[in-house]
Amino acid sequence: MAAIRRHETAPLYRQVKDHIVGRILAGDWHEGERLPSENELTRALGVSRMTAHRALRELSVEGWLTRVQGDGTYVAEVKPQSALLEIRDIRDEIAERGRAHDCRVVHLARQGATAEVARALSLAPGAPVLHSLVLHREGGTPVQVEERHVNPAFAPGYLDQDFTRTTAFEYLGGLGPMDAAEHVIEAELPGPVVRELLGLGPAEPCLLVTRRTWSNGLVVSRARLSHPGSRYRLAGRQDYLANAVGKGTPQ
Amino acid sequence: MAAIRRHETAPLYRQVKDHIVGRILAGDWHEGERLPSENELTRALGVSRMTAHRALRELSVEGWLTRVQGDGTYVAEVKPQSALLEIRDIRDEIAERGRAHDCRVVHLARQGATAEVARALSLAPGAPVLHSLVLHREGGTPVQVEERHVNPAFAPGYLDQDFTRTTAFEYLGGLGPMDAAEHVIEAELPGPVVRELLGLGPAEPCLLVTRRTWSNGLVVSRARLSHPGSRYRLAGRQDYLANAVGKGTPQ
DNA sequence: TCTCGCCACTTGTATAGACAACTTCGACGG
DNA sequence: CCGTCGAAGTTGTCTATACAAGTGGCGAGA
Repeated sequence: MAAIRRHETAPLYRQVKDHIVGRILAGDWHEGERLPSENELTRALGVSRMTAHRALRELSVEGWLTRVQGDGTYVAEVKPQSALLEIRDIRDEIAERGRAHDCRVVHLARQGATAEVARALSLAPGAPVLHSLVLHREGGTPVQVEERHVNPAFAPGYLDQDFTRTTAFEYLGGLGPMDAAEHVIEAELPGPVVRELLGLGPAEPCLLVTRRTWSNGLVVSRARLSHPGSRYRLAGRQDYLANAVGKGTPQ
Repeated sequence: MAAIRRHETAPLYRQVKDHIVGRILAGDWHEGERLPSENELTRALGVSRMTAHRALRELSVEGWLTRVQGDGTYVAEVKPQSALLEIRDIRDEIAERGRAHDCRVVHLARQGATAEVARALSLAPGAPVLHSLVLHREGGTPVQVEERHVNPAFAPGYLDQDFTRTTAFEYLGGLGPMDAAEHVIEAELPGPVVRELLGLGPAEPCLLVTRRTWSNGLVVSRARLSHPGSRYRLAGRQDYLANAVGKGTPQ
């Protein structure tokens, strides 16, 4: 086993974690198999035991490993997981309903991150971010305002795209695999810009889905998707195998 | 600040964590307030800096604290939120946030199914259904109106329960395993009853989650869960791949 | 053969010390 | 007045060391 490359910018314990996960994914270590002990890893990777220990402990918390005091460290059994929210291209959804999709790019520019955007993207306040505001219509009626702040480190060419032809979803997805997503759903009364774009009345509520996506540990973008609340719904159905999902019994 | 009692069986870093959470819950430290630095905690609690650091780091991952390198440690803002499409007992969610839960049964009766309810439960229009309307509060402020139509074929004793002691979730879950759930999420302006129960203004939107659950092919119940949209959020994060876990900061 | 105790090895925790990275703020000089 | 620099303080990481706690196996003795 080669020593961990120390010139990386990432902290050492993170490199150790990536190394171990990499070997599991590569098939070097199989489910249930015993890993080298902390002392062996320490020698093999050229790090201190505390560093190896932190990496192993976090991987254990994250479900990759199972550790037994006095015994050893094992590759955890994969747990059955069910999809919660499926991420889909709005154009595909509309096409599936047999309607015509078109969209209008309202705004597209490089901006300095506000404090809130910076926090969402894990960037420094004022750091440059790429901003887009697009209105999607289905059969002529507005169904979604898509506001997006994109991390330029991930998609430097974002502003050069023609989003009337390629959706941002499609473009970003083509740049690299997304490995995590976070969804927050809120109801709100939209601001004047969104209200005007969606053609809403002054007291008509709006369904706001805020989605952040990660690729390789980097926050790729934060999308704020506003839908007219009374005309749009998010729906999903999950089928449970026995008690596979969650600890609690469904409501 | 008294020194941590070292004779406890629990590990020291855990005692430090408990101590800090305890002080937050006790109101010694408020949301957004700055905590003593690691060095101060080290001196005050009589532990090493690494131990204090581990406690603070884990509390940060768990969402209790926000840490800014070079600046300090702050008590995180808690916004009531429930897991997205994960079915959980609202009482557990509130308890996890360290808040007090109480509820009020507004209505509880047998009714004839309206056309819409009958369709939702796959019953004949006019067939008897069991109806409940419960207001849930978190630390005294209303967070959810739970309206439920229950299939009497599944839970004939539903009306005899004391829902201030046992949640409907708990009771129905104990009757049999749920094997499917459907969620529909909408934003809406609530009707007068819900508005009054939640204490909302006339133009304040509402997050409406409609959930149907099945057991053994039978529709068990339809729940309509109304949350104040501006004060409540549904959130969830999925990890799709290996390296995803880590850098992303939970809100 | 069975049991007990010991030993080697593993993971878990705690500490002290060091340096890196970052923020804030005030002093200084233009 | 403004910008720059640096000092002080904060969190983040890494190391070396030590001991505690738990597991498994081996051997001595009943």
